[in-house]
Amino acid sequence: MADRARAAMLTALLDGRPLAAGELARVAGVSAQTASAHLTKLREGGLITVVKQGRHRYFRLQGHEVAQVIEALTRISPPVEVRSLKQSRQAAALQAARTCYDHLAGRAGTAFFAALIDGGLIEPDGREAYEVTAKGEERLHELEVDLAALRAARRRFAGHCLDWTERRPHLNGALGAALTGRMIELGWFVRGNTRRALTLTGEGRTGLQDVFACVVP
Amino acid sequence: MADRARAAMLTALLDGRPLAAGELARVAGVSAQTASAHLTKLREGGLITVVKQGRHRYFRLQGHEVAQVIEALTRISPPVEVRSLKQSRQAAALQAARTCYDHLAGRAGTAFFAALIDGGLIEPDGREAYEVTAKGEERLHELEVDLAALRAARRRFAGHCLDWTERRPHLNGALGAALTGRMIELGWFVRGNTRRALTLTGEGRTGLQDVFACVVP
DNA sequence: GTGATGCTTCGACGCGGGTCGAAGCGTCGA
DNA sequence: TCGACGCTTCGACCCGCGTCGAAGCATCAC
Repeated sequence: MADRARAAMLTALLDGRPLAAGELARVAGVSAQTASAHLTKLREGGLITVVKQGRHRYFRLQGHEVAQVIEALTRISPPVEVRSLKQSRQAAALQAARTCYDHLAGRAGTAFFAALIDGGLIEPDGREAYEVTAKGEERLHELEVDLAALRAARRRFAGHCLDWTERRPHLNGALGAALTGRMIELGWFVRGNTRRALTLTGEGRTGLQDVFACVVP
Repeated sequence: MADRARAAMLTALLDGRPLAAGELARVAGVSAQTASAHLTKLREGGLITVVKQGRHRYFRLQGHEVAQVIEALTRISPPVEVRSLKQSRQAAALQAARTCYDHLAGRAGTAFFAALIDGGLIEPDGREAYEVTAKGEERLHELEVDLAALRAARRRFAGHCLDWTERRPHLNGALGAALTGRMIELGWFVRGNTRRALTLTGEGRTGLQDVFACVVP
């Protein structure tokens, strides 16, 4: 993971969406051959998996544990110096709302998580995980989130991970991913042109306020 | 962190105790000159700090965030293949009880944490941290743990980190470190000859049972 | 003072690995 | 069937960096 190109690839994969080899070569700024070599190494190291689809090969992170390592590394890495106005805007957008692997993060993510706790919709079970309360069941049913299916999934139901910009936790796990997906479906968030970036829409702001009593700063 | 020698050094520092440059050279299996070069790099990278003491230079991890990265990396690293009976015994000992940076981990660590939660001595505040309950205040006072001093410390009071052998959380932060230190003082645990290893004593077993209703498997 | 110890700096060596050009292989569309 | 496209494999280059010997600089013991 210590190589510049590989680090760029892993960061690009951090939002959970699978990317093709060519795309990864582009974000890493290396040739296709070089990228192929790097991807082989990452795959042998168990950091990424690959699925063939036609003449494309799509790569994604092996699991949330890998994502956690990358987030943890980001936390202790020296901040990227901002060079241009565009970079500055991008950084600000990412700080406001973004995906972390496949769930909501940034200011919106931590605010949403705090609202879920404060509103008594989920509660910690003392074992690093969270459970949905009766009140939460009801509220999420309104949002057409299928909790039974999420619980049946092999994946961890709900946990949190520390947000590297906000230094506060946000929701992850199957529940975090499902809620994030649903909110995007509802048009509460739209994906930005920058990778991982999300933008909170007007409907999203009122929706979060009405349904979750969540005010995003 | 990707270099073998540096990784060995960082792992050796994971129990929080500062080590001298020569000691680190020994655990990494390199010469003093090479170790010096590595330590310079780690220092420039902000991963470790150094304090001079006479003709010795003691190194320690920069903070708990660095320790978290190392633990996270350990979690996704391929398990070290066991070669000898000695290694196997060491691994078993570490799995039973060890220090993680400066607090209790392993089976004993996760059992202790669960007992604190189940006994209502601490409770999560929903923000990734924990507070001591009134009942907990009382119990810890009996153990002569100075909570006021811990709260005054600049360090985070109490949190958890995921145990990489047990896959369950254990207590960290100022409270985790203080409790661990106190239990060692009381002779509940003794430091093993292997780095980071702790051994649960007979008094420790009864003490944990009596004071915390904690049964270590 | 003198010598020993702990650590760093300097210099030189050599290997590992990241890099890309060229070629090969499978897939898709016409 | 043919060419375009996406990706991998092979081969060669070469820079970077981990390594240690030798020397230098502190500190400690006597």
